[in-house]
Amino acid sequence: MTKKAPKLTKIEEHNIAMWDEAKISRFRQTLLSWYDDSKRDLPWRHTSNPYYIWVSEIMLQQTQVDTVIPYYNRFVTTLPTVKDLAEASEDTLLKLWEGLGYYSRVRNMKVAANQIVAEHNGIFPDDFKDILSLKGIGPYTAGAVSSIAFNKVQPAVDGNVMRVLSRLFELDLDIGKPSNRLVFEEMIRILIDRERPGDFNQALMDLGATICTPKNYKPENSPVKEFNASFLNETWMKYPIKKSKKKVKEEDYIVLALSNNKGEYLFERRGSKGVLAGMWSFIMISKADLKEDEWKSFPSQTDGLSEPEMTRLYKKVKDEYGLTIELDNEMKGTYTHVFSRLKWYLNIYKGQIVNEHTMAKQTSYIHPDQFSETAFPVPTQKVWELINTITLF
DNA sequence: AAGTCGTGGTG
DNA sequence: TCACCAAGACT
Repeated sequence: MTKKAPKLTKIEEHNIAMWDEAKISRFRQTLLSWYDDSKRDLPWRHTSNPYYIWVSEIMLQQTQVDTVIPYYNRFVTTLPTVKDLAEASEDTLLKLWEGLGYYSRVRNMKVAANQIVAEHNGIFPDDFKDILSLKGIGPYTAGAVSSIAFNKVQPAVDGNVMRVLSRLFELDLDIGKPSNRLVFEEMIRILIDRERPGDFNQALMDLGATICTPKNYKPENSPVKEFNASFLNETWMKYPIKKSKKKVKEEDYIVLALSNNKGEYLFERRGSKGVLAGMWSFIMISKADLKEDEWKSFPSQTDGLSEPEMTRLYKKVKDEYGLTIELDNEMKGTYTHVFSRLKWYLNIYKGQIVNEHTMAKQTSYIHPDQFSETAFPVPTQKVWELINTITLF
């Protein structure tokens, strides 16, 4: 008989010193009583409706609590049920999401709402695998909704939890590496409170957000400092381990705020891929495309346009948009928009549409009176604000 | 697996 | 100013 080698758990693989049952029990009690005393009063903590919990969790992805609160309140008031969400138009949804960023989140929510209507009779599913199969719901959100709304014993490992565990156990694991998330999940499956899994998960996140913070971390203030190996061993400055990110790419654009004789402005719907996919923007022309080949790789950022560049600009607008335009001589101003890994230097011009031929791109004229009915990403809003700024000389 | 996707806040 | 961060998921 050949004996199969016992399969190592990830905790064993990484030589993590997991606590014994008595210590785990004390940790749960200490953490939960701190949570009962000190938890933050948040709108989504006043409900056990899984739909509301779901909305909050999607909004909270990579987004701060203070930013989410007003969006959350408006969203659930406007769309109180899954069915309302499923029946809402994309325009309605994007308007509710306007300025929150990561717009695919709300598009995915609509897909998921349709799944719930089609496959679960409009009732939010309580089975973990069913929840995980919903569009836009990954391992974290499935665990969060399962544990918080349905009291299921499931881990919800986010950035907070990885940071907290890294410090508690002196984990030499890169928390930026996706495959390492499974190690943290395995640890939480052991540590999580069997009676109050949702509160346990939220307690770890509250701890990470308010005390076990990335910066200005003071481990002596932690309610679980006696469990904290990195505090006891004075190695807490090392944790968590995280490799630095890459530099941002920079791009220069000419932005054209073009109006017609009705006072309407021309907008273009961005392509279905890439940054701000499907969102409405003023016409943007890459400045690199206006330069002589040899200068293309040198960003000029906020310089004005030279004569030959201006000539190429007019030709490009005519060729690609079928528009004859007349620009104001002066650049109205500049605006720099910073994304996660991208930086836009926008040179903003105002102009009139003299003649319109064929429109190849997906464009729309919108009157300023109607702006409140359309969802504009922040760069579009900033450009509009800037061209309406009165400049003093 | 590594890139990509927004925005606002902070030291 | 700039780098990093915030309740991640998708490709």
